Amino acid sequence: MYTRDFQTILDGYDEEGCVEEIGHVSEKKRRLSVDQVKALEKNFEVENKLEPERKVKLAQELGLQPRQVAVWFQNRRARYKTKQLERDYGILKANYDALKHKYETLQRENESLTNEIREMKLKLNEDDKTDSKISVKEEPLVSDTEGKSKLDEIPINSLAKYDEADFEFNFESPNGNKNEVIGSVFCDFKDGSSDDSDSSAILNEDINSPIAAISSSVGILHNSPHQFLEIQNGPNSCSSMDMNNFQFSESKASCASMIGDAHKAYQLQFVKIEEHNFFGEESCSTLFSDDQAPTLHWYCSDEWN
DNA sequence: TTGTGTTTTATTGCCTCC
DNA sequence: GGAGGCAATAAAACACAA
Repeated sequence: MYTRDFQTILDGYDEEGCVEEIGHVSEKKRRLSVDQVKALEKNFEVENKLEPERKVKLAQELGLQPRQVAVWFQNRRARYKTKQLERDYGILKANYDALKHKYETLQRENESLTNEIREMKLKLNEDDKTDSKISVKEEPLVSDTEGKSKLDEIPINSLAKYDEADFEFNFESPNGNKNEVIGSVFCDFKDGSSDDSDSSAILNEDINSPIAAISSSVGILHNSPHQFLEIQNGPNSCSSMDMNNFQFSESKASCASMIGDAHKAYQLQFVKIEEHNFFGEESCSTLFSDDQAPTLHWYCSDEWN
């Protein structure tokens, strides 16, 4: 590298005024003219790197030293890089801001739903306390000794599905998606032969026969001290009764009282029970009546009545 | 006019490639 | 080892408000 003075002498600045005469070096740093800059910009757009031949040619055309052209390209590349970084940063920041906004929206939504669940649980606990005052002699359906709410006690893996007997009932979500499991029943039943000390059972774990399954469901429907399930009467209740297949797919029993008002839309659907003719000609609406005791007394323990 | 911030031109030192 | 690129920096030129 040359010193500035020596470089200036070597460059031999022209009419732009850097070297006014040999031996008298101007200390002034001259800016390039507008036309020179325009020409350089044009060349830079074509190719931002400068081959030696092009450098010399351009320098001759613009009346500059090759070194000046090289320096200009060098600085121009640096400016371009800075601008490019700023653009990239702007894009990334915009993306980040959009994602952040979305995240915050979801977080607020999440908090709102969490609060809603908390309120519903509180309400459910209050309802339970009221119920327990009214029905004095009834056993607790779910162990509530630790003060947990019913929702806490409902095990996810107790989906009311009884595969072996082709018996299943599901909670159908409001959007009608039958594959979406939104809840399950923790069953309290007594089949008359079971040990009284262990009166609760999870349907898909503890029931060994379709008959037990049915009796279990009836037990839930009629004997739940917590009104764990409430089956509707009326036209929607067991509107389709094929006793040979026990096809309950059209009957939808409301679980309104189970998990509070917000869950009223969740409905219990008896999908199918095949190959078992348990009920003869008996009406399903009678079976699931709130007012009447179950007529399937031959499946029910005395405590159910 | 002057102080200050920005832009442009140029230098320096280091690195890579051939 | 020389040429050329790049990052960092110096310094002149420029813009502009007070």
